[in-house]
Amino acid sequence: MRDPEATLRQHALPVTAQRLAVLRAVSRHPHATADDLTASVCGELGTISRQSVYNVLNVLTDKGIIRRIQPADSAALYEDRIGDNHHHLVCRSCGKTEDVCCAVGEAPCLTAHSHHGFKIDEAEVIYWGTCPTCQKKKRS
Amino acid sequence: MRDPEATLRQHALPVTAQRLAVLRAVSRHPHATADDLTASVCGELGTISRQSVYNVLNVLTDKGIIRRIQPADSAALYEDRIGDNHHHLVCRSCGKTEDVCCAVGEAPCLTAHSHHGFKIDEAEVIYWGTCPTCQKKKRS
DNA sequence: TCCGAGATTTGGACTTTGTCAAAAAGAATG
DNA sequence: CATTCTTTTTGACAAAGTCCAAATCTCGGA
Repeated sequence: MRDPEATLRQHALPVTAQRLAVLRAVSRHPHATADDLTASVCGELGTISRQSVYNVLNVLTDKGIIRRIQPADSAALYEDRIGDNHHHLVCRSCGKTEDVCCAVGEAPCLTAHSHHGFKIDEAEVIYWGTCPTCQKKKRS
Repeated sequence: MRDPEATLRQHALPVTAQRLAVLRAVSRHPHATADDLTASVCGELGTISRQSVYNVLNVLTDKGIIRRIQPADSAALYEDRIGDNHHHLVCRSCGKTEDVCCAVGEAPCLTAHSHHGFKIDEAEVIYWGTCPTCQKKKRS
C-alpha cells in the first residue's frame, strides 16, 4: 500500500486515525484476522474498539481496497494484495496461509462448464494441505 | 444414498434412528445447513437434539460418508454426493448453491504452481455469482 | 479560523454457529 | 438377556460478528 491516506481520499472516505492504522496493519500482516489486526492497531494507537476494526474492514472491503478471504474453520482473513486474482494455500493443521498465483494463467479459472444460468464474477480457489513445518511434526 | 443402514454398518457405526434420519435428510436436501437438517429430521422423528445433529454430521463427515462445504458468510452445508471432485456455484445475494463438475477435467485443479512446500490434498473451488432469479430481481 | 452537517467511533447487548461435559439412554456382542 | 461401549440429551459456554444509540470527529463552506 503506497499511501494509505491518499488511498482513502481516492475513495471519498474521511481520513481517520483508525482507518489509517487498520490499513497499515493489513499491509504489515497479510492474512491476519480481525483480532490480529486489532492487536496490531492497539500497538500503534494505544486503543481501538472492536467494532471500529470491523467497521473499517467492512468499508475497505466494500470499496475493494482490501480483500477478505474466509477459509473454513477460520475467522475471516484480510489482505492488501488485490486485483491479481491470486489464490490461497491453507495448512489444515496450523492454518498457515500462503498466496499462490492463479493456477491456470490469467483468470480462466473463472469459467465453469455448466453454470446453471448464474452470472459468475469470481472463482475462489483454496488449496488445502499440510505445510512443511506440520509435515515434519507429524513424522516425528 | 442407496441404503443408509448398510452404509452405517459398513463404517462400523452403530445404527440409530437419529443417524438414519440425518443421513436421509442430507440425501433429500443437498446443500442444507445443520439447522435445515434439524428441521427436516424433526419432521421425521418428531424431535432430535441440536447436539445430536452436530454429532452425526461430524461423524459422517469424518468417515467420508458425507461432505461438508463452508462458503463464506454461510453456515456449513452438507451433501451426499462425494468422491467425484465436483465444485460449487454460490449466489452472492440469496446463497443458492449448485453443483458444477470439475472445471478442468479429472482432478487436475489439484496442482498449484508454486506450492511453497505444502503437501496439497484438495483444491476447493467456489464460483461466486448471481443466480438467475436474483439477476431478474435486480433488473426490476 | 470556526461551524455545522454528516460520517465515524464507541460500548454494550445480542445473534449465530458450533463445541464441551456429564448424565441418561440405547445398540450390539457374547 | 446382561454387560459394555457408544449415542443422545441437556445446558452451559465460546468465537466471530452484527445492531443500536450516544458521543466524537472530519471536512467543506462561511
